[in-house]
Amino acid sequence: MPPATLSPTALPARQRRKEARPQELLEAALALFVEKGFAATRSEEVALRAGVSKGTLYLYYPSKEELLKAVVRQNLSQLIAHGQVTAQSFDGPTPDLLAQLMRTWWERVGSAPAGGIYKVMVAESCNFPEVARFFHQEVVLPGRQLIASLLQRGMARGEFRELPLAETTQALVAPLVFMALQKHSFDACRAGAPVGPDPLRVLDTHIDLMLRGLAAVPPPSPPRRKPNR
Amino acid sequence: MPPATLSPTALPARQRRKEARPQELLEAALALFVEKGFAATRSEEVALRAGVSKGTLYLYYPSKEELLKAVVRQNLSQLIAHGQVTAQSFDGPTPDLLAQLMRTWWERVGSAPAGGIYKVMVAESCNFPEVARFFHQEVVLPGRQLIASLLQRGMARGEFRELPLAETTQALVAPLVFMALQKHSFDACRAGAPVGPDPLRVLDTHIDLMLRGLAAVPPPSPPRRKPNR
Amino acid sequence: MPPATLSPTALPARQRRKEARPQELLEAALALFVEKGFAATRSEEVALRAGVSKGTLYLYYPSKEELLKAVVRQNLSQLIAHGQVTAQSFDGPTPDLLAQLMRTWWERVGSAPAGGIYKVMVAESCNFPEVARFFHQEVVLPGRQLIASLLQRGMARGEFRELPLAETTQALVAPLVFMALQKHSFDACRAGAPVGPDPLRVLDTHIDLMLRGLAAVPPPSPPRRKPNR
Amino acid sequence: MPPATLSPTALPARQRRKEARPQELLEAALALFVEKGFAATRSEEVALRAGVSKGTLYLYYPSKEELLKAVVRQNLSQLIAHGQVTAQSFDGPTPDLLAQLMRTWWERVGSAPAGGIYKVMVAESCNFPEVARFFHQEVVLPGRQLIASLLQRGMARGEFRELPLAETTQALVAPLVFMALQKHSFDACRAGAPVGPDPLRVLDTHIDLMLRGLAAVPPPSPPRRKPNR
DNA sequence: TATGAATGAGGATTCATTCAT
DNA sequence: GATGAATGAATCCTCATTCAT
Repeated sequence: MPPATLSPTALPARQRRKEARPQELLEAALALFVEKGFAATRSEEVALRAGVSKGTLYLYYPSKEELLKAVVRQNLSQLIAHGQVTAQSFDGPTPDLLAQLMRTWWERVGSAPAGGIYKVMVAESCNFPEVARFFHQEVVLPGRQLIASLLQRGMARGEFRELPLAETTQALVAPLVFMALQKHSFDACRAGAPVGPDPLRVLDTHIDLMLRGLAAVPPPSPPRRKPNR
Repeated sequence: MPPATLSPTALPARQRRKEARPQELLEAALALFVEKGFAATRSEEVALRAGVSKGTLYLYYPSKEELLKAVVRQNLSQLIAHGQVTAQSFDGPTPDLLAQLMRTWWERVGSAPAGGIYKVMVAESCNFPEVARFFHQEVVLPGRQLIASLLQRGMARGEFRELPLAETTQALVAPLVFMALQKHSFDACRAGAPVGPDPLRVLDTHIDLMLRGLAAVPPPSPPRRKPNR
Repeated sequence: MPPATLSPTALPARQRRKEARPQELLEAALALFVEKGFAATRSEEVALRAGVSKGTLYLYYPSKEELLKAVVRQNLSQLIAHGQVTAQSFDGPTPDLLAQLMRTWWERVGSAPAGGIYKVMVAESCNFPEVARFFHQEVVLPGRQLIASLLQRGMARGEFRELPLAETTQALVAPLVFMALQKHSFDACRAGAPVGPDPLRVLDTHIDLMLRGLAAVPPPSPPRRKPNR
Repeated sequence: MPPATLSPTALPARQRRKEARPQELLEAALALFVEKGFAATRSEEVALRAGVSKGTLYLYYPSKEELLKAVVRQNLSQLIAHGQVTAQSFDGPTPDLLAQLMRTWWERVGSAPAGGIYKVMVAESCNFPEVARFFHQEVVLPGRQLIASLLQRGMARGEFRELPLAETTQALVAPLVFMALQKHSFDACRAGAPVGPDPLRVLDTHIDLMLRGLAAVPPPSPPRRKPNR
C-alpha cells in the first residue's frame, strides 16, 4: 500500500515504486543500522521498514554486507560534498569560514541520520575492513583534507598561527564527530532523557575555544580583513 | 577458603587458577569485545582466549551481558579514582594539571585496551540499555565532573576565562575520546598501517589549542560569535 | 492470502503446506511428547517428524513451551465439546448414559494419542505451571463438571443413591485416566508385551462395579458373615 | 554442619555421617525427582539438598540414572511390604480387610513421598525401560497380586460376587494410584490452592462404591463407613 | 573420602539466505 | 519482479560427569 502521493513523474505508481525501491531500502537500512547497529539489525526488518518483503531486499542487494556498503556509499556524497562547495565559494575571513562550515556540517550531516554512519563504521570497521577502508578513503581523508586546506588558508592569510597541519585538523574535527557519535548512541537510546549539554551550544563553545587557540600569536586587534597580502 | 591474601604463588595451582580466572576472563573479553564488537564475539572465543572452556566462563559470569558489565566495571574503578586522586594532590597551575591529566588518561586508558570500551559502548549502548546506563553513571558523568571541577578551579584562580561549564567540558574531552575510538576502530583493523597523525602529537596540539582558548589573559578581539552565556 | 476455504487440493502445493503445517506439527509434537516426555523431546525431533526443518517449527510456534500449550489446546476443544453434546442429547437412563460416555471417552481420548497428554501433564505440571493451570481449567474442571452433572441427573431421577458429588466424580473418573496413563507409560514402552488386562474389559468391569455401587435400588439385609460357605 | 542430634549409635558424628550418606542422598533425590521430575532435577541439587557436594554424590551413585534406580529400589519395600503383612494377619471379613488395606496404603505410601515415585515412573518409564520393568516387576505386579488375592478370599467366602480377577483388581487400584499421582503433580505445584476434593473423602467414597459393587449379589446394607455426606 | 573447578556434548533459538510459486 | 515459506549454520547457555587436590 504505497501512499500514492503526488506524482513527481507521470509514471504509474507501480513503476515509480520499482525505481524508488533502492532508495527506500537504503533509507530504511540507514535508519536501522544506526539505531540498532549493523549486527543487531535483521534483514527482514529493513525490508519491512521499506515496505517490501524479505525476498525483495535480496533482489536489490545480494547480502546484508553489500547493503551496508551501499548505505555507506550513498551517504558519502552528503558527508563530503557539502563542505567542499561551501569552502570554494567563500571569500571572507577564514575563522568565519571554518565556523560556518562546522555549523553546516553539524546541521546537515552530524545531527542528521547520515551522521549515524560514523557510529556504524566505528562499530563494524574491524569486521568489515573493506567497507572501513572505503569509508576512510572516501569520507575521512577528504574531510581532513578540507579542514587542512582551510587551516592553510588561514595561516597563509596570517589569521592563524603556524600549527602542525594534520594534528590540528584532528583536534578540530574530533568534537564534531564525537557529538555525532554520542547523539546516535547514548542519546538515541534513552528517548526523552538528554544526557548532556545541547550540541549546538557545545559547538559554539568549541568554535570559540578553537578560534582563540588558532589565532595568530599576539592576538591581534580585530583585523577583519587584512589590507596587505 | 584459602587466605586470599599473602603470597599467591604459595597456593596450590587449582586455587591460584580460581582466583586468577575472573581477571583472565575479563582481559580476554575486553580484548575481543574491542576487537570484534560485543555481538560478534562468541562467548566460547572469550573462554578459549582465557585458556578455559566454554563452560568455565559461565562459572564466573552468568551471561555474556553480565560479562560485558564486569568488563566495564573493572576497567573503570581505577580510572575514575586515579584522576580524582591526581587532581586533588596537585598544587600547581591548573593548565598544567589539565594537561597532565589528559596525557595520563591517554596513556593509561585511551591508548590502552580499556580505551576500547568506549567503542563497544558506542556500538552497543542501544542494544544493552542497562549496560549503557551503568557506563554513563560510572564513567561518563564522573569523568565530566572531574574536568568540570578543573575548569572551575582554573576560573576561580583567574587562570581561565569564564566559560559555560558543561559545554566546555564536552569540547575538551571530545578529542580524547575520539582518538580512543579511532585507535580501536579504524586504526586497529589494518594492522601496520597507521591511518592518521600520531595521537601523542594530536594530544599536544589539542592541549596547546585548548589552553590558549581557555586562557584568561589577553582577551582582546571579539570572536565572531559569542559562546552562549 | 488465498481463500482458506474451498477445495484445499486446488491450492498450490506451497500454500497447502502452509495450512497443513500447524496440524502436522501438533501431531508430531503430541506423539513425541507422549512417547518421550516433554523435556526429553528435542524440538528438532518434532520438526523432523513433521517433515520440516528445525527452523520451520519456530515459524509456527515461538517456543517449545508454546508448542506444548498448542498441543494441549488442540486436543481439547473436541473432547469437552463432544461429551457435553452427547450428554445433552441423551434421553435414556442415566446409567446407560454414563456407561456410553465412558466408553466413548476411552475410545476417542484415553486410548488415542490425545490420552497421552495426561501423562505429559502429570510429568510436567510442576515445571510449567502456566500450562498446568491451563490444562486444569480447560480439561480437568470441565470434565469433572460433566460427570458431576450426570450424577446429579441420576440422583434426580432416582436412579442413583445420594452420594457426595465431588468425591464420587473423582472415584468414577480415576480408573479411566489411570488406564490412559498406564497405556501411554508402561504399556507404551515395551512394544508388543501388554502388561495388564485388556483395558476394554477393565472398563466393562469398572462400569459394572460402579453402576452397582451407585445404584439406588435394593439395599436389603446385611449379611455380615455368611454362615454357610 | 550436620545437626549433631542425639546419637543413635555411639559412633562419632563423622562416621555416622558417612554411613547415613546413601540414605540422605536417596531421600533428597526422591524429594526432588518427585517435585521437579527426573529430567528437570540437576544432580547438584540432589547433592546440595543432602548436604554434600556434587562430587560426593558420584562417589555413591555412578550416574543420575543409577541414582533413580536406587531411589525406586529403596522405596519399593515400603510400597509393597505393608500390604502383605496386614493381609496375612487379618482374620475378619474381607470387605473390612480391603478397606483397611486401602486406607493404610494411602496413609503410608500414596500420600507420602514414596507415592511420588509413581509419578516419576509414569513420566520416565519410556526413557528408562529397565527401571520401568524393574518397577513393574517389583511393585505393580505384587500389588495387583495382593489385591487379587483379597478378591479371591472374598469370593471364596461368599462376600464378593464372581468377577474377573485382573480387571476388577485394576478398577479397584486405579483411584488410589490416581490420587497419588494427582497429589504429586497438580496439587504439588500450586502450593496452597487445593485443586480437588479431599483425598481421604474420595477414598471413603471409593471404598463405599466399590464394596457395594463387589458385594455378593443382593447388595448388603450399612457399609462399614458412611461416605461423607 | 570429599570437594568443587573444569569440561564439552547437547539442546533451544535466531536469522541470513534461498527458491518455488 | 515480488513473495514469504523453508532451511540449517551459528550461537548462547546448561548440566552430567570427571578429576586434581
